[in-house]
Amino acid sequence: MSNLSSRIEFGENICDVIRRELLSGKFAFDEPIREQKLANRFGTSRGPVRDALLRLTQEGVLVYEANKGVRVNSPLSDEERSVVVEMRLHLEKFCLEKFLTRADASDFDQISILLERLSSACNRASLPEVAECDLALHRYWVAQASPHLESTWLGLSVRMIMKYSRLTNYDEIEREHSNIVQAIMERDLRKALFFLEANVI
Amino acid sequence: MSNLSSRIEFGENICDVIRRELLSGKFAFDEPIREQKLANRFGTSRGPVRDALLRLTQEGVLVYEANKGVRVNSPLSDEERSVVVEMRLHLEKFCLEKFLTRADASDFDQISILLERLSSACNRASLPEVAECDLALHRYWVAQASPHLESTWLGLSVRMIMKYSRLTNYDEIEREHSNIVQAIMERDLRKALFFLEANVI
DNA sequence: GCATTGAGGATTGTTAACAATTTCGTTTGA
DNA sequence: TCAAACGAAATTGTTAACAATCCTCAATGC
Repeated sequence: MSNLSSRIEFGENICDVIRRELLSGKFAFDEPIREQKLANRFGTSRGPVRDALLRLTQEGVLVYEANKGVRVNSPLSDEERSVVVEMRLHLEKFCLEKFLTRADASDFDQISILLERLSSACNRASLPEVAECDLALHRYWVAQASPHLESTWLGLSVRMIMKYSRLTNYDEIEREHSNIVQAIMERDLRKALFFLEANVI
Repeated sequence: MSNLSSRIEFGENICDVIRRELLSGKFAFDEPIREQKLANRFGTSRGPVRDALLRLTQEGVLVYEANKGVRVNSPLSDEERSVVVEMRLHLEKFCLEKFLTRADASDFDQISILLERLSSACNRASLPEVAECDLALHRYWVAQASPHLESTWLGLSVRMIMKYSRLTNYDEIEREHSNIVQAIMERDLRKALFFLEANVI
């Protein structure tokens, strides 16, 4: 499920690794990112690296400048961020409702696994992993409900997380997601949307 | 102003040309798109063409499948489309408000030119040009108000237009945009938002 | 007759080399 | 001393060739 695009099939590793590192604050804002360096690191040529960087540029994580390459994008203003949050919420609530009515046992298995992975990352207090597992869980219902809008959702979510990483209170994160998942399993739409709103901020 | 990304600097031509043709319905849904063919047509190698195709994939116009290349994406469902419309409106209203308070004389010149171009396209009843000029006008205030969110906006708008091209009643399009621009010039936010809502549907 | 196999051609995926541009330190000149 | 010009190194942009994969269609076996 949820193949975004082929280039991504093989670019997925590179793209996801870089994204995770960006989200976990490994690079400073405006820091330039060199293609050859990454190519060496991933053991490929510059081509696939360029693909990944172009993709991340489209997501808004990086910024391209002609003949100068990419650098880490500057953070959103508070106003911009709140617009992004509202757009993401609007989209994700739509997806969650759709998912909740259609989800079957195997979907419940999947989100249980993803929730478990998130809990584990929280216990290890590993910021990059928490960020990734958080996104992966939300992404599951978005992808199931509307593959068409998955990449739109991803772009919004990544950009949203970049600014404040509120991802420090691991217990709270774990609890919030546990609540959402539980509401889904009970097929309680009202509760699910309520907990989602509390989480996406 | 408004450089989205470098790859786009030189990919811009290819990317924009293909997008316009997609929006004007030159290709059928699910129709595969061949890299070599486009490379020959644009007089480049496959590299830049792949860049453009990847970009359009991220916009949601095309879909990649591993080792099979891209094809035209299937249209959004009515529900999905209405979610996209609401997201775009939310974003564009934010930008329009910001733009309206900051715009100076040169901005007014610019949107006048863009409006004039749109009118001209409407008079010639040229669907591809109308679609492009329509987007270009809206894009101007979005880019001025929030370069960060320009690519998000573009993705939503393109995907929105793809489904119904309501772009047949050229007089109406011309009038709607004339109203918006006039309201902007008068710095009448309420009116501007009203006409925008009437237009983005 | 019909499914399976396999060869070939077409297409995408990847690479390394080359071209163009930028960057940065040094020299040059006033 | 300072600014402009120059050039070498670093980096991105582009290309063509090669590798891997997929698709078509005819041959094969049942």
